[in-house]
Amino acid sequence: MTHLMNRYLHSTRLLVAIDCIIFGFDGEEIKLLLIKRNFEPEKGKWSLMGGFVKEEEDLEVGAERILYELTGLDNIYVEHLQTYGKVNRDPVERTISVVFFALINIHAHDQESVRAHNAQWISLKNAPKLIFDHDRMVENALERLRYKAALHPIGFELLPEKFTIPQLQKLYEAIYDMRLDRRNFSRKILSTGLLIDTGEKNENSATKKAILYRLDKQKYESKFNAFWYFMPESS
Amino acid sequence: MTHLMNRYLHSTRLLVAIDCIIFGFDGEEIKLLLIKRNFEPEKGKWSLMGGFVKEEEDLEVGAERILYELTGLDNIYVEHLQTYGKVNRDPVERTISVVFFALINIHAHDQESVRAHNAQWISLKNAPKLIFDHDRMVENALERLRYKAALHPIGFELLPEKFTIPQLQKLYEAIYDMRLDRRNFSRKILSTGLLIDTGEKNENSATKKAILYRLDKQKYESKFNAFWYFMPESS
DNA sequence: ATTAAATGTGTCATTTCGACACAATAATAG
DNA sequence: CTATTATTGTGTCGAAATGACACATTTAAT
Repeated sequence: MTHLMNRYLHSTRLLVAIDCIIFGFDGEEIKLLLIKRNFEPEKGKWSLMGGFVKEEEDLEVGAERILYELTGLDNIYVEHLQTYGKVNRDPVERTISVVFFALINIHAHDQESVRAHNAQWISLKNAPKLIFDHDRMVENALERLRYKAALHPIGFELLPEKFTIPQLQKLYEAIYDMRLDRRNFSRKILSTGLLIDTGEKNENSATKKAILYRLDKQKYESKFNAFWYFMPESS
Repeated sequence: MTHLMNRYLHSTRLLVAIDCIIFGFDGEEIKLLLIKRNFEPEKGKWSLMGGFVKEEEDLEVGAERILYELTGLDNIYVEHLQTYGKVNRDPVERTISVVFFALINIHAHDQESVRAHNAQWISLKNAPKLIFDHDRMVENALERLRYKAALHPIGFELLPEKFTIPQLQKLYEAIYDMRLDRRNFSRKILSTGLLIDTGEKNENSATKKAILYRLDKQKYESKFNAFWYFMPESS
């Protein structure tokens, strides 16, 4: 008969937190949704939004709970980044932090809830010092975003449903902090076949109104995990 | 005066495990170092090598400890993959698993130690069913390896210090499970300038002996984090 | 010496990429 | 009502990279 165990003995149990990096894009810059803590520990300082894992809750579910609590949004793009576990990262007590990052349309969240949590959108470049190792988390999340956005059509998660090619270009320029050539960018993006011309134009323009596109969800889904840009197509 | 805390109250503490995916390459196939468990739980079944995090031990240090225990190697390539925390992933008791993967030269480990742990190199393609969610961990690690190897010169970690271009090609073919053209591969690899001709040749060949190269460590270090193949070089 | 298998190098047409020119659109100023 | 200015859409061209493929060289085995 098989030996059954009820519990692992002599093993240390640790606090497990979840922290979330929330990226947004205002048309010019990449922004972070940060909270000015009105609670201990580190009250008065800036940090990521976080919380503790509940006893009967999956990690992903915990992340979604925390994101919903702050933004009122669900069904958003969330991806597990990595886990931070240095012994002294939290001076109060040893805590393992499982970190997720989310991409949201900056105009779509619940303003009221954000205010209630003392949260604010702050440009990535001017972000204040954050508590513990949260700065490193943000740094790593940006690296991951850069990877991901280069290989997969992920940037759309940061834009409204309908967007123009110049808007998309500004997004990529913000993500990679580099200027791109208008014409080459347009050619490259259109050649993916992922954009559908809605027939509408951006009426908020003071000059020539740009064409509004939307993402071809079908192609997006089918291409998402199929992008091995780097390996040869054949042979 | 600042409020000081001693401990987080009312928060659940959980078991934290570390599991390691260990990749090797035998010249033909990608292999995994797996253990046939001679201990509970799940005794007799196959799994990744793992252990629990110690009270005063960083996660990375824990991973290195576990890898050293099995292979006798330190200073090897180790990277944090992600963390698995589904409530019921371990039937014994809820356990969060922080997962790392390692790339090692398959001929360089301590045979004795591997035997003592009941471990074996098993081809990725013929790997047995593993316990818990270890199969998914391997799957995700392979995806990550494919990403990484495409963008960074990481494959060398799986080869001996001196290697031939045909050997390197077989490695890439194994990682991506696709055939590559000899001549185009050679051109592409040599154009990176990362390979140094040692002047020696592979004497183990029954036909034309291939040139043995070694990695240019200097260029490797400086290029490692600078590979944005996908974004334009300028403008 | 011949053969067979593997390696090193070269060619060529096609595609992609980066740099740049020009025309079209729309609000605003005179 | 026309000129101006800022922005957008599209095209061109040479250079570089890519994929397909040919040929000569090396080495052990026959």
